[in-house]
Amino acid sequence: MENSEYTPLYRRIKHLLTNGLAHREWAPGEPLPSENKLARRFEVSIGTVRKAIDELVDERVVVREQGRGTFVATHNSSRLLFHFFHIVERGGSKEYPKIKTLSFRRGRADMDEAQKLEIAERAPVFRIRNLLSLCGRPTIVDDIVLPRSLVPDLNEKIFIGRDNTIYHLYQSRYGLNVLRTSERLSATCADPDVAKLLGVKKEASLLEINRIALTYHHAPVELRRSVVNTERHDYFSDLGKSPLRRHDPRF
Amino acid sequence: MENSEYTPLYRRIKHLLTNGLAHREWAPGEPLPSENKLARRFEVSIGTVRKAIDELVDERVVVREQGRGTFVATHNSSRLLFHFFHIVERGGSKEYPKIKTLSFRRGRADMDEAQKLEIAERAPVFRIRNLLSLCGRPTIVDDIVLPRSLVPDLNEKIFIGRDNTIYHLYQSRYGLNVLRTSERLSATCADPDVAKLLGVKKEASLLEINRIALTYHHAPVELRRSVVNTERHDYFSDLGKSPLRRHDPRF
DNA sequence: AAGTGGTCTAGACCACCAT
DNA sequence: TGGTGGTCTAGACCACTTA
Repeated sequence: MENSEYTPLYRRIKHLLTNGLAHREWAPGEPLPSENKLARRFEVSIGTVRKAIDELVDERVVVREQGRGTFVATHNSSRLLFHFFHIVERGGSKEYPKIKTLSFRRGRADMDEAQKLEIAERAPVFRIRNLLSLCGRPTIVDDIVLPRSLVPDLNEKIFIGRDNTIYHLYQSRYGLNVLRTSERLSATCADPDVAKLLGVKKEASLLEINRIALTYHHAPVELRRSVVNTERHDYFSDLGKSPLRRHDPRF
Repeated sequence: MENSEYTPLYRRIKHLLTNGLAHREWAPGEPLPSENKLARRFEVSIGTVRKAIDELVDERVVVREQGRGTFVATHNSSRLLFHFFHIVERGGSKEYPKIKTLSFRRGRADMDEAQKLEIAERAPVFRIRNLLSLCGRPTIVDDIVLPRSLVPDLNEKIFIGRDNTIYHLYQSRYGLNVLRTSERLSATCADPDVAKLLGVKKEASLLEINRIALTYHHAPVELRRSVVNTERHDYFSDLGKSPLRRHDPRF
């Protein structure tokens, strides 16, 4: 007899923790209860709690700090979640982009967008266009599609007046914690508008990135199409990964 | 006082296991000794051995099979290490490419190649060009640079006569186990040769992928430049990852 | 039935941080 | 000094494969 229904205890604990995070029982930046307290609360051993938290750490949902506690990951504190920006200078150095918002409009989701965002066709969305500069040169044009239902009171003033990253705004103001992105890359030709913004000639080769951003329980948050001038920059992808390990990772 | 020298026991065990793997004490496809035996051999508890193997599993160096044992990962068995091919049809389905070798030549590493492959400038290399077809259409041109010192007796007959993937050939014949790749993507224009091969017009926008393949202890194995026609295909990158977990990963 | 990996527990001790 | 996470141990029991 097969037992495909079985879920180990630590997975159920992880699920309970994820629910607590999704419902903001512990908000970004705040500490979770200590492993000891969680073990008593869920009536399991501390090792089982640790295994649940281990997976959340792998997924970058929480961050352990020895001697201090385990904290809900934030989108400001360090580039830890700056881990969502993959464009690097060909030389190698990573740089934080300067962002200029070119347009902020209200619109409706088309069929494809609705399907990807898991909302109704023609549901209200924001459409935002940003120009990102690296090394002082305009390099990326971002077109964002964001369901208005997720960010009810958002407006241009709030969006532009934010004092941090866009994902940090989603997180701090709307409790939307972007945890994961899925991206599809292709080569494209510059259309006249984009060519002008990036200072390249029409028909130049550009890199197109179609991203979907996801939060807890894999719920979609945002669609983003980025068009990148790769004359001086690359998209960097290090699969085989680096599961953020302590101590010397050469071993 | 800081203690930056400290390395936990399980990391040292992992290092010993990695050495055994690099020296083919256990060859690809073969089982490691059971966790029990390893614990006795290294005189540690089984939990410590498990933690060492856990990391090797995360890195896809070995594969656990409940009830059977822990096996050195291979490049044939299933698409597990087919996890190195990121081009997918825009529709979504993943397909194994048809490969045709266009040229197989001997040459010397230039400065840039030598630096990336960690070999001497002008060291002997193979230069191989392959044309990959998907959905019956030529879609990718691969240019491979491979140090001859790593694959001493390789020749065109062996290369073309292989009965499996290229990485499987490296692994089975030369003990070179490609574990990880690091890739940089950019947009490029088709040069006349490539345009002809891919059946696109000159100056068409194509996706360029520069990959370096690494083995144990991060030693470089191969350089590969892929040029992709992205009319019908995308490069798929799912960061947030999927650490190949057992049971229902929704939890 | 025997052997493997997978889960869960309980407890000791270490490293680090706050106070 | 007390509390936190990090490591290591020892042992029980479960799930799965092989024979």
